Amino acid sequence: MTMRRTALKPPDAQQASIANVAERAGVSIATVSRVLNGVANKASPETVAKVRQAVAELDYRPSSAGKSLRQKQSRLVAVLAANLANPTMAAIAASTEVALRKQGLVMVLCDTHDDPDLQDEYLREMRAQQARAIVFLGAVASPMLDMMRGGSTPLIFVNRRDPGDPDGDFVGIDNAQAGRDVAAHALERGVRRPALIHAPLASSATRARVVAITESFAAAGCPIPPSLILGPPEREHLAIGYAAAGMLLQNGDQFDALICTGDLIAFGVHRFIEETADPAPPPIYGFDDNPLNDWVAPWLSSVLIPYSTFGQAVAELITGDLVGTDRQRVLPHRLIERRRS
Amino acid sequence: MTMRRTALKPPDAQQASIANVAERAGVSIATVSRVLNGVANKASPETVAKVRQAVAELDYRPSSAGKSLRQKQSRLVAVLAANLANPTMAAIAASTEVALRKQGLVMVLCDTHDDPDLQDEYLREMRAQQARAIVFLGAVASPMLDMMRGGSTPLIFVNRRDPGDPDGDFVGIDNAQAGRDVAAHALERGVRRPALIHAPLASSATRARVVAITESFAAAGCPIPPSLILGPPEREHLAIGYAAAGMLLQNGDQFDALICTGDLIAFGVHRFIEETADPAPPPIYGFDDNPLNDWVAPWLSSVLIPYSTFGQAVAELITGDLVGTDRQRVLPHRLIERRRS
DNA sequence: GTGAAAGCGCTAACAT
DNA sequence: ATGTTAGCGCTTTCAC
Repeated sequence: MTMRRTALKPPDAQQASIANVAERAGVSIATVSRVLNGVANKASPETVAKVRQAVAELDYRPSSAGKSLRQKQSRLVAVLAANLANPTMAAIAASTEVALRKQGLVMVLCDTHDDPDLQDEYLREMRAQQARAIVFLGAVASPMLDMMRGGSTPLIFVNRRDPGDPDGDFVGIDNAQAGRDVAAHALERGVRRPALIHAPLASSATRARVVAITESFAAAGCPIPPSLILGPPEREHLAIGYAAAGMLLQNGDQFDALICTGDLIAFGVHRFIEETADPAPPPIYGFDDNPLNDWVAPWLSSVLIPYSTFGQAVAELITGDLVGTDRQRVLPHRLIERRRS
Repeated sequence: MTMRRTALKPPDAQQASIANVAERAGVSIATVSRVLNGVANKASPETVAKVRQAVAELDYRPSSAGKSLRQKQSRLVAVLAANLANPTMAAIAASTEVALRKQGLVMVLCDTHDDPDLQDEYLREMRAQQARAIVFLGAVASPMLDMMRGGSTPLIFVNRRDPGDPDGDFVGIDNAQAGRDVAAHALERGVRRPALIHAPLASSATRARVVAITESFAAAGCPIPPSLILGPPEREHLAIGYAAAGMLLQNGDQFDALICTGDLIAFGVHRFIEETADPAPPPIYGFDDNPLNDWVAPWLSSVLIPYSTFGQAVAELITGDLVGTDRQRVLPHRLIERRRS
C-alpha cells in the first residue's frame, strides 16, 4: 500500500466552470468570458486582474464542449494519414502536432489505410466533431471528400494533392523537379540504363517522380526500356522493392542504377541484393531520406524532404497566417548522396 | 477551371441536428435520442424505422459537443507519447488508434518529448476536453499526473509504468524476463563478457532490462565489469549507441557481445563498428524488434515486442471489457535471433 | 465597463 | 411508448 494523493485538492475536484470563476472574482460570467477572450478595451484593469487571479486559483480552463457547442467549431484538427506504419507519415504527423499545439489546436490522428470508405467514415466523424480543419497525409478519392470540398472546413493536402482538385491547399515538394534532380545526378555519373521501381501510381507524388525521371532519361538520349520500369502490385513498399529486385535479377536484364520512388522500396531492393551477395551492386536512389538512412542505409542516395517543416506550413495554412500568399506551399528538397565506402 | 462540386446537397449544408431528425421523423427529440442510444424496450418498431430513415436521409450524426457538454465526458482518448519520432511509439499509437476506433473512440496524439511541463500542459488540455481516458506511452513524473491519479479519468501506462504507482494500469511486456532471456541466449552461445549499452534509467522498462541482464550474468559466474556498462548522456538512442561504441572501441576493452536496451541503440552501435571496418563484429542484441530489422538489420537479434497488439489491450482497459481481470496486461515477448550470413 | 439572458445540441428526469 | 423540459458551459447580443 503506497501512500496516494497528497491531496492539495479533494480527490476528484469538480472541474471549475466559468460561473465559479465569475463568482470568485465577484463579476458576471460575461465579463469573465470577455477578459479571457481578450475582447478589446472592454474591461477595466482591476477587473482583469481579479479575473486572472480567480482563474489561476481555480486552475480554470474553458470547457471545450461548451465552447464548441456555442461557436459551432472545435479546436480539433484531424490528420488523416494513409499509413501510420510508414515512418515518413509519422514524422509529418509529429511535426504537425507541434505546430498545431503552438496555435492552441489539438491534433486528432487517424489511419485511413488508403481506404476510401474508412476515409469517409473519419470525415463524417470529424464533421460531427466540428473539426477546425482536415489534413490529408495521402488523400484518396472518396464521396465525402467531394462533398466537403468547397465547404467551410479547410482541407489541406500534404505530399499527395487533392485527387479531385490539383489546385487545392497543398504542402509538399516539387516532385517533378526532384525526379529531374535524381536523373541529372545519375546521368552525370555515367548512368545510362537505370531500373525504375515505383509505388502505385494513385499518388500524384509518385506519378510526378516517375514521369520526370523517364522523361529526363529519354531527353538525354537513353530512354528507360519498359522492362526496367517496375511497379509490383504489393501493398507494402518494402515488399514492392524486394519483389522488383527479384524480377530484375531473375530476368538477367542489365542495368547500371536502381532508382526507387521511396526509401522503403530501396530497403527492399537492397535486402534482395544483399541476400544474393552481389559483389558490386549499382548505385541506389530513393526519395524521402528516412532519418535512419545515415545509420542503416549508408549506401542509399536519397532526396531529402523537409518533413519536419511540413507541420509549420500546415499550421500556417490553417490559421491563415499567410494572408494573400498562394496556398501551394512547395518546400525545398535536396539530394543527399551516399555511396558504399 | 475544373468543375467543382456536383452538388447533391447545397454547398455547405448546415449539419443536421437532432431537432431536424425529430421533425422529419415526426417524433420528439427525446424519442430520437432514445432510439439512437438504444435505450431498451422504449420504442415501437415503426418509430424506430421512421427515425432511422430520417437519420439516413439527413446523414445525421450526433454533435459531439452537445453530447460531451451534457454527459461531462467526451469520446476523446489522449495518447501522450514521449517521442513520436521513435517508430516504436508510432507503431503503438497506430495500433491504439485502430482499437479505439472500433469502440467509437477518437484518439488524440500528443508528443510530450519526455518533458514534465509539456506533459502537464497536455493533461490540463485533456481535462478541459473531458477526455475519456489518458494513455501514456512513456510517462514521466509530473505534478498534474499526481493530481489526476485517483481521479475519475482512467490513466493507462504503456511500456513504462506509472512513475508514482507501480500498480497502476499497465500494458507491456515482462522486461525482467526479457532481459533474462537475452542473457540466457547469449550465455548458451558462449558469451562470457558482454558489453551492455543502455538508455537513460528513468524508464522502468530500461531499468528492469539492465538489472535482469547484469544479474543473470553475475549468477552465471561472469559478472559484467562496470567498464562495460555504458549509458551515455545523449538524448537520441541512435547517438547513445554510436557514442558508446566509440568509447568501447577506444578503450580497447575486450567484449564478446553487445547488448543494447533498444534497437535504435544497436543501430548506432553497428554504424560505428561498420565505419571502423571490424571484420568480425560480435553478436548484437536489441529490444523492440523494429519492423525494419529484417530489411536493414539482418545482423540484429532482438526481443520482439507485440506492439501491434498493445492497442487492443489498451482499449480493453479503457472500455472495461475485461471485468474482474487484473489491470496489469503483461503481453508475451519472443527473442528473434539473427546473425550475419 | 458590466450584467442579464438567450440559445447552441444533447440527455435524462419527469409527466402523460 | 412518447413528449416536455431543465440544464450542461460557453459566447454574444442587448440593456444599462
